[in-house]
Amino acid sequence: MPSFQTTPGTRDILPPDAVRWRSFVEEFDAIVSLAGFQHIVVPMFEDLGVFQRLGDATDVVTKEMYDFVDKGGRHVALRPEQTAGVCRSFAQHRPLPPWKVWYSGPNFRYERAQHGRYRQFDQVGVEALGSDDPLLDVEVIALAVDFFQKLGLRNVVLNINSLGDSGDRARYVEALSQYFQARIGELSPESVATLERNPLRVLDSKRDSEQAVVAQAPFISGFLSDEAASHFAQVKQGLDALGIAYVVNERLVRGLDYYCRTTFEFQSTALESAQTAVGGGGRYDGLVEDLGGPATPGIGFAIGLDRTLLACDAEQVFPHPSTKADVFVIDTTGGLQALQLCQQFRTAGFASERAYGGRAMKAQMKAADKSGATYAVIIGTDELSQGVATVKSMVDGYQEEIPLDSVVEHVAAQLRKVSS
RNA sequence: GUGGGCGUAGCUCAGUUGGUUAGAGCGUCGGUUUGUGGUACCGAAGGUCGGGGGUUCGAGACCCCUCGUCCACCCCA
Repeated sequence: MPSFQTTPGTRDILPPDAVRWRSFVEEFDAIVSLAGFQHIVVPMFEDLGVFQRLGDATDVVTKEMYDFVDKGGRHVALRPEQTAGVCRSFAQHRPLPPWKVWYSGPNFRYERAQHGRYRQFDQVGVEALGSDDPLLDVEVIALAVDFFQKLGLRNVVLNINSLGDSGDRARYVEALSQYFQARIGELSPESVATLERNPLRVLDSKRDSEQAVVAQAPFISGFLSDEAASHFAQVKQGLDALGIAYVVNERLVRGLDYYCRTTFEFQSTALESAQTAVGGGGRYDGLVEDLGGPATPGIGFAIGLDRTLLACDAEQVFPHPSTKADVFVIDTTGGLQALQLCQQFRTAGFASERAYGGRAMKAQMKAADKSGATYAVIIGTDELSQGVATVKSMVDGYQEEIPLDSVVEHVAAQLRKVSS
């Protein structure tokens, strides 16, 4: 018999982790819904061209895309992120701006797996299309800040920067290119190659030997147009008004080419691995137009589930939700009593569990203990013949006999008393 | 894609310079007399030592290949 395991870079999210994943998304939903963002579901794969608009100098597009030709001859790709899909959706359906949506779900990038980095990875995120108001940038950033706070994270640092408008950016890239060319001897072969493709990315280098050259490189702030500079100033002003702490990091360029003006990234200082970015985003004012829609400004962010949960683990916050049973039914008469009682408890809205396979009383008690149930309801041959059930508190061990036909009501009343 | 570490029971790991029937802890299941959990004690199940080739009288240990995994670069969430 062949045996199988998950393909590289993918993994099973088992209980109780999957339970925690779901409540993570629920928390996110709760926060962004209050700000008027509505849920959207876009396809997990799209025409390859949709994602190519992310930029031909981005690795996400050029080397990490899961693309294939389907049976109908269409060249499609699994989404590497969801912003492009949302913008395509906007261009296709032309909703009334401002259009504020949120999403969650898996994305796919073909790269070597690492701590906090997988080929299939989940994100939650928002996109707001149709307004270039800098205070919208602030509102969007504030949502992410609120979310991290809600999770209980304290060691998340907000980095912000402005990449300017396309003209500013082009002039800056030119200046950067000239600078690095002049000091090309100090760059690693890898960075020289990166310089060819996208000079901005050289700023991202983590190689120690290059830190000096990178540190002395020209700054973007010197190239911003008056409009872009003013926009950035208003964003900072808005953040200040909300009391949100941030660090202006002019080396923050981010990997997707479509970003302009405001860009930001959340770094967890609690994580020690290489992947410390738990979330990030920015403006992409030209993207909708690139996808065939009307010229529409947009801003959004994405937060990585895995990394953020790793940060939660590191800070010991956002614990796994409880999955305890309320009541455990022990039946040594064959199982029919447990079958019926569990059903009745569930109908009444209480989590009820039981053992299967006619196991010994002691084994069933152990199972009851492990289930975390507050009460055990025991039905043996004695109880059955007398028409009663033994109700035992798993907390203090106290037990009493209750008529079988009122046992659900009795235990339900006790449980309500405990929870109130 | 490049480089490095690691692959032994469900999990975490031992396994001495290659030498008989591969071990422990945890977990699981059962038991410690009559129908009662958390503790303790006893016992059991569970592994073709990632896979394939090679060296050897003999390989879990050594060599090669391969797959997987982890970490770093890269990239990004």
